[in-house]
Amino acid sequence: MARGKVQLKRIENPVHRQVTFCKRRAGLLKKAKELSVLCDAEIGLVIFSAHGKLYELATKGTMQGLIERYMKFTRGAQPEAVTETHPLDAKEETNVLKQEIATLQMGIRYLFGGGNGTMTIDELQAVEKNLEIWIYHIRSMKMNIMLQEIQALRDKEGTLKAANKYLHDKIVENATVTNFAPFATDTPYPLIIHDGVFQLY
Amino acid sequence: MARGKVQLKRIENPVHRQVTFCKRRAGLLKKAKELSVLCDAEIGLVIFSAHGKLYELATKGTMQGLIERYMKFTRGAQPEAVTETHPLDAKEETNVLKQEIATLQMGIRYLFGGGNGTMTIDELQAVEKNLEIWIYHIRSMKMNIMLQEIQALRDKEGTLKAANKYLHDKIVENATVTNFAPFATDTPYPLIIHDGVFQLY
DNA sequence: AACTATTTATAAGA
DNA sequence: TTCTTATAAATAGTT
Repeated sequence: MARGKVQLKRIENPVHRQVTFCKRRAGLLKKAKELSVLCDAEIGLVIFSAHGKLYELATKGTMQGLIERYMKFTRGAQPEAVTETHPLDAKEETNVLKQEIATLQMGIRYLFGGGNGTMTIDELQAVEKNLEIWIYHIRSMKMNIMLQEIQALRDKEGTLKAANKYLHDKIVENATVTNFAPFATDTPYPLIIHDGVFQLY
Repeated sequence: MARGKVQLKRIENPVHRQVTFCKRRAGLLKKAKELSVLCDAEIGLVIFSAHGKLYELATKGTMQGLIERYMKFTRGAQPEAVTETHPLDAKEETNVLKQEIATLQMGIRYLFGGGNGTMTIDELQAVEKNLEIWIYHIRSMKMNIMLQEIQALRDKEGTLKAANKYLHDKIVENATVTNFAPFATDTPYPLIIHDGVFQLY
């Protein structure tokens, strides 16, 4: 838009393309923010660069919330199942890690940063947002590990309950034959706990 | 941007606001398309007007596909995962967490957006620090609750193991007296699991 | 919706 | 990247 009209086609020169991407991305994000403020609109903007890096903007709340609002508008039920049943493949995992590393580096640059006063308010805002995301990711990783442990313990509990029931049945069976009282009254363990060892289901 | 600078605040006059929304929305969509074509980027843009009308743009494929791609990038931290695998008290906790995050984001927006450029770097640093501490506390609360649950499940596991041992001993005792084989060979449950049901400690 | 006077955005160069 | 600057585009206010 300056010093030459722009052709509406892919810029073949990679350097020019990268520079233009940088500039126009900034411009687009700025315009989106302005529209949101001036006209009281809720705007979500997602940009994946050709190399797969993500840039995003969500005015008024989170991108999650916006996506949910969008989903409600377009349909009632949605193919959540598709994304949920597909585990992350190695490539995506790598991208996620790269993103986190980039975020980390940005945070470090800020903390030890070369420049009091060299960072603009916008840059600080970006760092602020990235910090939030970073902490969020760390927490998520820990939570996932803990959720896995909880699930494993629940599985184990189920197996133990089943084993208990089996043993209990055996005792009752033997007791019927031998006419022995299978249980002492001073049972050292609480055979009924919480939702009940023998009250299955 | 013509015949008068624009103030970065909501346009109060509804007519002006509507006209500006129309014009700028068209401009934003055009810019987004251009960026996508020129720089080979995948872009999604969602605009909800103040009155709730939806305008959208998805370059390269559908909005659905873009949302899924976005999800994969940001996944790992879905609160939904918590509620799905752990529908009990975690749901309540997740709501609390969401509320606190929302409050946090509101505070950030106020601090950065409300004080237009009047904040110093030092003030921003203070905000940054406070944010970190706040998020840390929220994470800690969540983790503590999960740790409690893990401990509770471990306790339950221990009790079940002890109960199993007691039942097992009873069967052996009865078998000795009656000379009946206490266990069938086609035991339906794995009586030795993982670290062993009867191999206590 | 059109029409401009201006402001903004940005392509090219450094 | 970042800055500068000439110019193309976008658009605020008006008709």
